[in-house]
Amino acid sequence: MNGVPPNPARRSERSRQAILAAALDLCTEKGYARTTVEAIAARAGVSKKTIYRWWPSKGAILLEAINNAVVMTTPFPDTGDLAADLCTQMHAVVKLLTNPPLGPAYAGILTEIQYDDELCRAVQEEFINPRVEAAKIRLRRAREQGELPPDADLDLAVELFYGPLYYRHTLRRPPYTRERIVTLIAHVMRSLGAA
Amino acid sequence: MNGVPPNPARRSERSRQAILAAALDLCTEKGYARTTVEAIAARAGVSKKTIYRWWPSKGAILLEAINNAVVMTTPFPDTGDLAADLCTQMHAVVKLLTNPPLGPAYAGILTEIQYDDELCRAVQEEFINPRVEAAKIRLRRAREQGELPPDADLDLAVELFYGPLYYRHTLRRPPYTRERIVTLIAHVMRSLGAA
Amino acid sequence: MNGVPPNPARRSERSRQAILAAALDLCTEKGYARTTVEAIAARAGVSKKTIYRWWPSKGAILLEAINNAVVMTTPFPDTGDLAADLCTQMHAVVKLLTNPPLGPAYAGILTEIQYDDELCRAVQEEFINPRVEAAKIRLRRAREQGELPPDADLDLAVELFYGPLYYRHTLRRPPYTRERIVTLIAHVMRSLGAA
Amino acid sequence: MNGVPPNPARRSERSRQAILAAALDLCTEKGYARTTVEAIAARAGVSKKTIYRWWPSKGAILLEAINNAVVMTTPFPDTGDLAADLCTQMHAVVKLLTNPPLGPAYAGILTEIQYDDELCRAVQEEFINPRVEAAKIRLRRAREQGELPPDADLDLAVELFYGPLYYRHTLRRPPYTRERIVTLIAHVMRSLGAA
DNA sequence: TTCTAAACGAGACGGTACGTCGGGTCTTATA
DNA sequence: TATAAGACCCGACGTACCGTCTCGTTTAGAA
Repeated sequence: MNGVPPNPARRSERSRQAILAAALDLCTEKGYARTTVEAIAARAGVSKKTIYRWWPSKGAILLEAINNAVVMTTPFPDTGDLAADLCTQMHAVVKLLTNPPLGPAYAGILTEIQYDDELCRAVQEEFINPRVEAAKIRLRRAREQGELPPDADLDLAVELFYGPLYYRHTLRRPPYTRERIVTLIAHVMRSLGAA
Repeated sequence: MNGVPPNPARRSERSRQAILAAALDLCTEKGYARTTVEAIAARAGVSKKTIYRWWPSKGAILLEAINNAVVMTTPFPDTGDLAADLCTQMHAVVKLLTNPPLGPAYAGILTEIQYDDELCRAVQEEFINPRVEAAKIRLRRAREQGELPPDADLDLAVELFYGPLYYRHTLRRPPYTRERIVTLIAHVMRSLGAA
Repeated sequence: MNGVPPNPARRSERSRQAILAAALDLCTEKGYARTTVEAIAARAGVSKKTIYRWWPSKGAILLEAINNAVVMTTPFPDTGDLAADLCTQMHAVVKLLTNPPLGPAYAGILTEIQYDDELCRAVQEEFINPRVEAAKIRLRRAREQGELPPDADLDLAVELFYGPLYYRHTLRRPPYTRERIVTLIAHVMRSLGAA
Repeated sequence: MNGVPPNPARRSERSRQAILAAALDLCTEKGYARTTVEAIAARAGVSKKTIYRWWPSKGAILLEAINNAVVMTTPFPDTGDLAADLCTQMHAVVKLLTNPPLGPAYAGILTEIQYDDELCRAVQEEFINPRVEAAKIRLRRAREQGELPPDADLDLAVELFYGPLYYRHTLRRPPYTRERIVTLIAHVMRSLGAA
């Protein structure tokens, strides 16, 4: 029914890059909702068939574009100062949610996963889970080094740190400033029982 | 250009109710994304023109439908026990984000406001701001009554309480259980310097 | 399954005329095969949906365009001289098969009916049969008036008169000239036993 | 621009036969219009490139398939009885236009030549002209032997014999029966002045 | 008999058009 | 004059084939 899957070995890297770039560009110019597969194909000088051959949806293209662009820029900093490292990382998340060219794309994907289960799974596996894991590893190290008490609830910690950032994004409140992030971190560390 | 605004006095309440009900029904059945104005009109036995006369978009219909359904069911409980009241309220939010018939509609609106500034403004004014205010009023009372220290940062408190709930929703992680909410509340109160 | 049929009373005559004209124009400019529904819609300033609402196929549009253009220009001449009347009529058929703007359209329809049974039925009923009938009526009158013998086979006569015209068209041989038509008519009348 | 022409000596006869067979099969199964080069290649287990290397179009494949299948089965019978020979031959034409596996292919080619001049030329040269010539040769012999008068117009004769057959085909009227062919022949011979 | 240039299968590619869907506007008839 | 009904223009959808173009892999003629 579903046709033979295409052979990745013969894939045109040139087309792939053109598509990812066009998708990000259009997303920045017109916003996620007004970015269409049709326009991506036209901008990339590519046939729609080529897009649908390799990606199931607009969201999947942009997820790959983001992963392609981020390429794990510093998995999670570790300078020995947990609060400082968290601030660095959380500020990066705010920028990811906010700044072009990735902001509109990532924000769009976050809306799409509410409707597209396949994309949701992909986003979890390829984007969210690795970053959550990296954060927990950093927190675990802080716990081992005494920056956090031995019984600190790391899962909750992650949600207390990042929750407010996504809260503001989802409800379209003004994004966290660096100062406010510092305050947030101080509170959460206190909540975890840090000295 | 824009025609004369319609006369609300002559509006058909019968049509209005049918439209709101049809919108919620379809949103529950097919999800927000697959709910179309076309289908709402057909289901409600109403012409598309009638819908566009009174609402600018699908999101606006569903916002009104939600506001119509909630009608401020308990603005914010106040039993004198802040933690218990927060748990009640936060659990209600989890249910709002999760359970039919309002869950799909509210979740859909949260995605729509990323693209629709007019809807965003309406949601802020009619839905979010009053609830945030109510929460802050409750917290302020708790501060006055000594459940929270006099210098507790109430804005941050709200975001620490509700942030994790929206974090889980936006990233489509499993919703908070009541037990987990209790833990969350305890941590946040500690972070605010509660006894 | 098939949706409600549209209401002809509310049909836009303006759109209908624009579509028929655009279809004939394009057929003349690019030929039947390169005339697309897409291009007809664009040329007519009309949405594709409007076309598909009223016609099932490109061929159906052009059939209507032809019927609209011909509007029975002289059903069949009757001057009292059968040979002369046949020559007039047969020459008109040659021109219909040959000359713009109707030639390309009619020729295209003749190919389409080989594959499209619904169109075939429509062409028979709305175009071919009435003309064959008119021819037979004229021949019958000639028989009554003694220009043809009483036992002349009129069905065969029609096919002997018109067959060679369609033979040349189908095999793309040069179209019949008026002189050749005269010769043809003389032979066929002799074959029928005319004086 | 056009690349080097391929070397026929190295051509795969196996592929050629598979392609011709697949083309005829598909034409019989789905009809000419729904027969695609894509499907022929797949059915024949052959790459599209191989097809386009040796044929310019679907019609050219089927023309070759037909010529391959007919291989001049009896150029034109000559039993000494013109009417009988014509009946044999004309009945063969009716079958060619009608019966699988060649009928759909030939009928399809007759539509294609309306749009494809190169194919048209090929069909004339390789198929139509030789058969018309053969018919005229047979008629000329009949004229010499007194079955037809010395001044019989042989070109017209061919068109009177075959025209009605193509007329019925092109307009999709029921094909000529053998009895009707006999009547037709008698009339045409009378029109030519035969005894 | 080995070498090597071709023809080959497979199928990805840029395109064009398909027929369908829904958006938001506009018209007509009804109440 | 607000409605129900729905036709309209528009833009995008995802699919089907087109004809061109690499890819490795046979394979058959010349060395």
